[in-house]
Amino acid sequence: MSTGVNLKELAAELKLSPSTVSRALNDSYEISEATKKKVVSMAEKLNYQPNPFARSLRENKSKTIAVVMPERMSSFFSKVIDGIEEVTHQHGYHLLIYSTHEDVEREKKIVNLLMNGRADAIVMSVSSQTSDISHLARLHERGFPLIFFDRICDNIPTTKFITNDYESAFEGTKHLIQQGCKKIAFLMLSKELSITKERYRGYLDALKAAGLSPTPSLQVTCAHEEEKNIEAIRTLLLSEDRPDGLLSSVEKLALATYHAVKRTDIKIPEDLKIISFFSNLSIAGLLTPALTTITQPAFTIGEECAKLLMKKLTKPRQPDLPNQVISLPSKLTIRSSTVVYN
Amino acid sequence: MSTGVNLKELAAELKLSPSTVSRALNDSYEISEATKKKVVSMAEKLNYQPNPFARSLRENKSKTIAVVMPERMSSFFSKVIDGIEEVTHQHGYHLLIYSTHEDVEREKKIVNLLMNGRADAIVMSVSSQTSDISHLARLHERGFPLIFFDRICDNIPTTKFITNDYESAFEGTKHLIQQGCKKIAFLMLSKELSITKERYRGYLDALKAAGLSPTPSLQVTCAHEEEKNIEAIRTLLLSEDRPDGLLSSVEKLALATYHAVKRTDIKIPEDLKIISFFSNLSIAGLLTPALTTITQPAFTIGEECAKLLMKKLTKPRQPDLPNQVISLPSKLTIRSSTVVYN
DNA sequence: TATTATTTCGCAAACGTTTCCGTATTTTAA
DNA sequence: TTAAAATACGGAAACGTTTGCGAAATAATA
Repeated sequence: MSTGVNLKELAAELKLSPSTVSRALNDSYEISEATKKKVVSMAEKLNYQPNPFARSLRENKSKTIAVVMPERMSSFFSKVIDGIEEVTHQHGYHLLIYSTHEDVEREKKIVNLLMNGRADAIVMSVSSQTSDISHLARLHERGFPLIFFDRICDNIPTTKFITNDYESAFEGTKHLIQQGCKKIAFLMLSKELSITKERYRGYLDALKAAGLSPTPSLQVTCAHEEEKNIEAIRTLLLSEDRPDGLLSSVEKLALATYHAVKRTDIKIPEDLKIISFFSNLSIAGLLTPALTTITQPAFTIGEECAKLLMKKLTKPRQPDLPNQVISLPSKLTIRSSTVVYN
Repeated sequence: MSTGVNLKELAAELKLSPSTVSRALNDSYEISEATKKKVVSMAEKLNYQPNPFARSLRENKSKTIAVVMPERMSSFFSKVIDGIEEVTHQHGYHLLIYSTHEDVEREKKIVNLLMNGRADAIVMSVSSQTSDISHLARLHERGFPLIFFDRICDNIPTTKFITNDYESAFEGTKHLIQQGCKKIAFLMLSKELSITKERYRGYLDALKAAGLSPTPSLQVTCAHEEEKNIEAIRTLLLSEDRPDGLLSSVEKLALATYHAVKRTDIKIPEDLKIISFFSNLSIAGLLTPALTTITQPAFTIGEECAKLLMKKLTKPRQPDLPNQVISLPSKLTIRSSTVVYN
């Protein structure tokens, strides 16, 4: 790999010192317009590309931000990253992306690797296994810019972007009740997760508001393997106390539910009404019947995360990331999975 | 951001020189076991993390590889990256990920940014707009390790990983013909793309082998916006010369086709049989009717790309990446969208 | 015992930037 | 006309590693 010309060679070609050339390229006021022109044109001619590591070493910043998320095969996370990239790209920042595969050990390993300054900031969504947050707390205590989205860590005082999980789950459950459901199941990934806590709370409160009492057997915690989830849901659907409505707190459990239903003779929405947090709108409309969804503004969440970080990282003296939870509203879209047409 | 201890401070704490400490941590033979122990334990105690930029600057490598792909919201690309990450992670490599959004200008910009050595290698799948490949050729001529997958550049002499596109399309088309289709449509993204060329060739040859002649109006090139694609496909389906079978060369056009069908009273598979290159198996089974798919070994493709790169980058004196096309077989899975049960 | 090898470590250069200084030249003010 | 100030640039240090080279100290050989 021939690394092209460096600053010294460029300077020699111009019969100038490296410092002058550096300043000229960085548009310093100390350099005359005449030499700036000459330097810039010669730099273009020789296709000079500054070495990013020399620069990072000197300036102690990498123009890189790291994104840590639990899984890649998810329209929600894909859209969030698209949103992040949209704004970081405009600022010339690069994106290091890591998937923890819902494995907290892997998450710890990644976070520890990131402590050496390879990235200027981390934006993350924790794994469903994450209960011990010491690795994240340490990072934050060191002053490392860290922000959360969706699956947040409440105990770490920094900025978090979420959706109105409680309200959305409340409204979704209320919608099921209005459609006549009496026994509503709740599907979740892990009770540790901030999003399941909030969504669960919304679910319970909606039940209570309607005078319905929650049934423990209808609240099922799922695992990572799809096939296991499908079978677990299937046994739920065929159980003594089978539900007539179902709220899934994440996208992939809604898909698992559709798979489970296919293995029974249950009819949606007649026998079972389904609603889910779901980001892949195109797919939602193609399911049979079309799925009623609570859609998070994934792209916007990514954008907002990145905007905040860019402000923090590119402006001279910025305060720490404020300890606040910013909630962007989700949108309930009613489709055929929850309404029976006569 | 307090950057922790550096080598010099660690050495001072140990009353050793930085060079000795560096060698001890890198397990050099010149250092006694006794001091190695001491150094390592002190390094752990002080949580020493080597500065990656200093190291990169000195060693002229970044332990980072860049992945450039056309879109993120795609189960195929997500799985490829999962495969890449799986092996690079084991070697301590990091992943910079870029989406071109099918925009060749953006692709050029990204590639040019990458020329400065920020990554040790690039693995990419070109955008559907890419016809001028000078930016990629320049990169390769400089000796920069570059490999392609799926959407490859034939003219650039390096290693490319693909699936048996021709054979798969041939088999898929043949399957449609066997199911009684006479007028088979072909959906593609761009005629420039290596994958559409190969798949189109397989499609044509299968037609020819069955004595069917291709109809130009049945071969539609789609764009980037989903809604436009849906309408284009819908007019195709309602046209004078409407198809009775359809082969989609990419996943998202199959989904668009299902959307288009929903806007007509066409019945799948009775009126129209559909088959598609498709990576999201879970979804394929949930579509109504379930979609017959040609599934590429996405994860394996990613793994193979990364294995080759790791070999090239971690072993001392490796030859250039050989100019060859490595083909991994796709798998045809027949589902309800192509067979009529009586 | 004298010489040579071997082991173990330190000094200093190098990677390619940016920036703190210093300085020569020109311009402005007194 | 002279002193002060502004302009334009160069020298060298610094960022934190790795590594070539030299040099003690110890061990092995003659």
